[in-house]
Amino acid sequence: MQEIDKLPKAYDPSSVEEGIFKAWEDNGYFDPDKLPERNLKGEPYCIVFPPPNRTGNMHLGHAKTVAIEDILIRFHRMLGRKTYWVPGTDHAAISTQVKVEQILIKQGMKHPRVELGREKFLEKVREFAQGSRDNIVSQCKAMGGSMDWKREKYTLDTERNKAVNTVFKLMYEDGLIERGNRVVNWDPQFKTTLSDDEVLYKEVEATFITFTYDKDFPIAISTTRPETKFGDTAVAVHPDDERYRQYVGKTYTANFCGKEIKIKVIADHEVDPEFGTGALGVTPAHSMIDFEMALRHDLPLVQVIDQDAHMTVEAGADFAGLTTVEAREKIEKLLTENGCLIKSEKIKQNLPIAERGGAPVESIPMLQWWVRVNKKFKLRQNTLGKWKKGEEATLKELMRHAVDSGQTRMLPDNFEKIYFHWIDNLRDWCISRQIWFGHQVPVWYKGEDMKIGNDFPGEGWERDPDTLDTWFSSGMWTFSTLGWPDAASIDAAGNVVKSGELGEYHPTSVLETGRDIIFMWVARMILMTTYALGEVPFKDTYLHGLILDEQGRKMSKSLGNSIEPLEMIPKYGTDAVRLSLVMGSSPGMDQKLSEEKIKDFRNFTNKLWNISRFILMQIENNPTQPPLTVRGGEEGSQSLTLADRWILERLAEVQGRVTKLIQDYQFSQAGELLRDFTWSDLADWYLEIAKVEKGKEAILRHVLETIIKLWHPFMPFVTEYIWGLMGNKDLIVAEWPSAVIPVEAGIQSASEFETVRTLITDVRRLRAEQGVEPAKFVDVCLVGADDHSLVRESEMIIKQLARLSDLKSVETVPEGWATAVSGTMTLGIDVAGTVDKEKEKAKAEKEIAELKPYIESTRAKLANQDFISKAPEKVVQSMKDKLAEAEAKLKALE
RNA sequence: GGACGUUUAGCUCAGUUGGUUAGAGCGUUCGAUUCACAUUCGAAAGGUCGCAGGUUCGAAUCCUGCAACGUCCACCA
Repeated sequence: MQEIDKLPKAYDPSSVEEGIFKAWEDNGYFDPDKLPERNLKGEPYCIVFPPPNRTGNMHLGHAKTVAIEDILIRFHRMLGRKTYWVPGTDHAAISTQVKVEQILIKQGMKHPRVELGREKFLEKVREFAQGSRDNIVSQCKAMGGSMDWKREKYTLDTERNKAVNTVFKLMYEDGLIERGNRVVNWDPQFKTTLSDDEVLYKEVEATFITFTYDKDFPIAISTTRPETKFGDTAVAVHPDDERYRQYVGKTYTANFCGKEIKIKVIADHEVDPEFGTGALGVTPAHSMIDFEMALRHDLPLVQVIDQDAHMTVEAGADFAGLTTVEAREKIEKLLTENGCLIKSEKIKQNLPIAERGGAPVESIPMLQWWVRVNKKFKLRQNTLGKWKKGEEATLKELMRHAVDSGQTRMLPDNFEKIYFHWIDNLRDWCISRQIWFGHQVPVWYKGEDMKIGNDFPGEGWERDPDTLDTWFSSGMWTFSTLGWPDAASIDAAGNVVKSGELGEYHPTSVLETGRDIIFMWVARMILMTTYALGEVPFKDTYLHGLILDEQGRKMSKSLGNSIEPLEMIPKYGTDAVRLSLVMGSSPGMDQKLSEEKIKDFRNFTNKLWNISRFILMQIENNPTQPPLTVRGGEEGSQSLTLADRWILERLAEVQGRVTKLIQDYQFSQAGELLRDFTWSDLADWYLEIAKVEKGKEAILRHVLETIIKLWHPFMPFVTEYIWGLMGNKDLIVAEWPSAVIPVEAGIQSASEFETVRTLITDVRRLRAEQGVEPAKFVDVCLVGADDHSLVRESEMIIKQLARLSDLKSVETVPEGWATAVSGTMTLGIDVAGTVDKEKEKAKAEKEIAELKPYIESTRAKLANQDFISKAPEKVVQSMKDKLAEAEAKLKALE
């Protein structure tokens, strides 16, 4: 043991954290296969770490993920389970590529991709991604994350590529992946398609015009985007709309701003007759809705906007080459001149923009790869306990059943509704992207021929230049990291046979991530996993909220309101940062965070440090104390005072409840409970008593060891450090305290101690408020005090009381007094002589005024037969007790 | 337009299947201070639990309606 006196008065995290982390790592405790024997035999517990994007640094969201998952991992490790926390990073395709492009442009390049070419450009991206990866790893370590980076995975490494190509091929063979010419979300800035989830909407003011294509066209339509109208091939009206019934089925040729267009009038239920003129110009090439309508009515596609957001030749010679905005202005002018413009108004419109970059997203038709979510396919294996091999289902049905059946549980559970709602609205998923950084589509073309696979098939074959949506690969994360596809096969009965890590850890125990990526990632993982393995990827889904600044805004670089975890750690210590991210937040709820809050938890860390320092000093001063093997009341046992019993009972209660709360993912409540016990019960009460009642070293040690264990998942560094100072080793793999108190039967109810606490509080208050010096104690006794040991204890407590309240004289009970006066007595103090009568009276009157209505209403209630007959016994009894208490108090006051 | 949340002390938030005088931390005010810790200790003040109904012996908690705020989805052409 170190020399306790020489330990600093304030805990200094920066001097110890690195060394502690290194020791854990060197001892292999992050590696599931190097854990102690009891863990190796324990039930596997697995979490895949949501791989941070390789786009720079970790932010608070990641830090929160690390904090929460590390609590879970450390907790289960201490429980004796075989814990595997799978670490990794995400290539984040478009985000990373865009980031690198921006950097290169800043460095002076005009068109980095054109100037460098695919391979050289990718080289730059990889270099950047590697740097980001190194940052992320060291930041996860700084946060105390106990994952084994030797087992690191990457969404873009060889093994993950194999998984991606395998799923792609299987899905293609099952008809779930197809290449099709459909309307896509097109980002003209980065020249790539986007999935529906990568499109955001911004409210802008737009000009909404009502017009006819030309003078002779019989139906007026409305739009905010007249430039797309060159691509109109139909006008749609509601089938029941009397106004237009006569036109339905007819085809017109119109001259729209100098370009001849053919318009068929169709009837479709999708049209809202109340909106605008009740007639809709159908532009199949530049609207998802119109595209679907065109499929139903077999309408032709005319593309008038190209991939640079310029007008094509289809828009006529006068318009070809103009930007959409230029074309729009020109058309408005022409329509006005021609007298075709009927109305022009300003409306609020939701403009689709790209999640990255923010450029307006165009809808244009393109030949792309799609995952079909509504297509029935033949299952390759028994799935989710519902479908047998060979039966048919859709991906949507699989996704729904995974959660519906409870095989994956969502926390908080209202996210299940959100999830189902999303599934119901889900459309086919466009998975190909025109960017370079990512998994290249594993398809080769030679004329009309096509081959699926990663390897070059030979002379004349050319590979699809596109890459896959980053979520296509991250959707496989739970099983691609555990050895799939090699570790799985399907037996004759249609069951999936898993081996190796896949067999041991899949389905994983819990997925913990930010609630903002439930669709992007959580849902995609369920899709991929139920398809590929016929089982769910994880049993529980815990979604945490976003971290906001003090004013409730999202933290962002541009607002300059973000708190960097890496700046906070050296300032306040990792433990404080972790606590601030976990405490005061409940599942799924957003959380406001300020530096002030982190500071408060630094103070608590220091409190725990000083509690430990004090206890260590006690132990050091009296090292020969026997260990705590107390059997209350037994021969030769160490006698327990009331305070001892009280603290041990509280401790037992706390450890039981904390365990339950962590199991229920109620981390904040677990932490609050522990903090309350540590600060109020232990530091403010028990340690004060221990200063006068000597010989408590065994109990102090036991209590400290227990709370250090309970705190370890939350604050791993300070606890491990204290653990070491106590002469122990490797708290990280210590056994989680069981809820059984080491002191067996014989502990009588410690509620007497509560009486003593109340008394001490009263004395303090009297002194503080009125300057009263209680003259002496009289009538000392404890409820049911009919044995000598309790009398002795009460004497100890009185001494403590005297010390705490600086009493001038103390009269202790004479030996045998309590037993002589049998029965129930009260513990009280005599303050006669020094009381300020007026103040005392006013106070008493106030209290009486509060008590009286309570007593009255309670009496009335207890007199009510209806209440008595229907309320549970327990409630009635507790009311009676409280009433009696209040009545006694009232009597005393009067 | 649809869905999902939130509304509790000055601020940030707990409140576990409805249980009887509603809790914590911070802040405020007052007081303490050699004795583990000023990154400390004690005490006080502060709430008709968003509003209106309903169910119940009993409601912050369940139901209905309303309001404010927030998030997500759809995209109105």
